[in-house]
Amino acid sequence: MRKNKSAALRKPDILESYYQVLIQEGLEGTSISKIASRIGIHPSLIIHYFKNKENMKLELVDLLIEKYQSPAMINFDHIEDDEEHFNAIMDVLFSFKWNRTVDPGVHFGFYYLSLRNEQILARFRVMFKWLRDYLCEKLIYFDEKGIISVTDAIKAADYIVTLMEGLEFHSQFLANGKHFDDFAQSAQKILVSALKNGEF
Amino acid sequence: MRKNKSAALRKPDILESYYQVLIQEGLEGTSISKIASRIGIHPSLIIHYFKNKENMKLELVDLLIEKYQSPAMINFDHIEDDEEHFNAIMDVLFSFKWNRTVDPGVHFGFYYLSLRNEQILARFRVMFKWLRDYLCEKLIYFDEKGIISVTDAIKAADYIVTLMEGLEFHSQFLANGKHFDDFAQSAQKILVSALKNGEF
DNA sequence: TCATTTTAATTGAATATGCAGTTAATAATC
DNA sequence: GATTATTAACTGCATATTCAATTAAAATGA
Repeated sequence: MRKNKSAALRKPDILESYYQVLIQEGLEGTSISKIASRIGIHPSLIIHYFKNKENMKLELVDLLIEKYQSPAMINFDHIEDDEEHFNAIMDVLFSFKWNRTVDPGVHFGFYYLSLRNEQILARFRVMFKWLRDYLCEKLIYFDEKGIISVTDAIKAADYIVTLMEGLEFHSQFLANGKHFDDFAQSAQKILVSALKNGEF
Repeated sequence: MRKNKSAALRKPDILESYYQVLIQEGLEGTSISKIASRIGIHPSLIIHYFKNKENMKLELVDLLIEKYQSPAMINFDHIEDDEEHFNAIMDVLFSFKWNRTVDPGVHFGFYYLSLRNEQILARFRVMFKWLRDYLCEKLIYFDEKGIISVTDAIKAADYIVTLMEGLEFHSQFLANGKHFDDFAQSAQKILVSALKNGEF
């Protein structure tokens, strides 16, 4: 007997399947029929829910960005000691536990698509602005508490994001095993000392 | 009357057409028949020369990497004064005149493909290693001349590449006009002072 | 509670298009 | 005359999407 799920259940199923197929097959190898067959439904059902592939793509981007912005990952407000609080944030930024809440290949693929798709670009712009602003706010706080010394918090926050994304790159193309972890840690140290020494 | 070109002329024509179609249509919109019709040849001729699309892709990657490594862009050995020489290199690294010898979209697209294609990945690894090693050699030279102060030249070179790639990212997602140029310049300054202050 | 109506989920079959690649024939070139 | 360049015709397959039909679930009314 056929089980009819409600849209509220079926749509997330489809997006999850889309995500998994993207991980396995990449942008070019992902089709509606593969997404459908993976969860045992008819391809038409996907069109029924999302109208077309483009809409589905955008909804997946939204979902992944939400995942990326999960507060659980980045919120350390429970740490009372300011120095510890600051270090915890820096550690998570450079640990890549956080970056890898979303599969790097899929993440990267959508970055690429944003070059050709205004709507995807707009979403990523918002996401990066969110991250930058979050960091900015924290930097101002830690500056007031005397943990660091920054005058241009926006610039400092931009720099952190830049370095993080650069490291993601680095890990793809220059990394060989342990070398990368060491390097990421060095980059973090250099950044922290720049923040403390009033370079920004 | 039909003009027969030699392989030595036709193959570069095809690769150039491939590149142009990639710029206009992106990875997903690029097909052999589009590449062919753009230069008025039959699609089968492309198969004749490259055997399949995969080979053509690899040959284009090789070509673009060669372009990227063009010595004209990065060689400033004619500048006699060491300080000027050093500054010239730093300026070109952060000016993006050099990075944009290849269309950013195409460059980025192949970066993405490298995540799913070992052969493309291998090529980019070599390219980045080349850049890193080039910078490393220069840093050692400038260290000896007393222009900068580095003990771990490899780490410093890695850091420069990381920052450059991060900036490329930044320009996509966080930049708004003039802000980016200012920011890139700041990043350069912070880097240079780190090199001079013996942070590496 | 039971039957009926309405709505939503799901499928099947079909369409048109585009794709990479094959094979065989023709034209130019050396 | 042999090699190479080039095309023509074609294959088989995958693609996104449409449309109409079918089935299940929910809402309604008695």
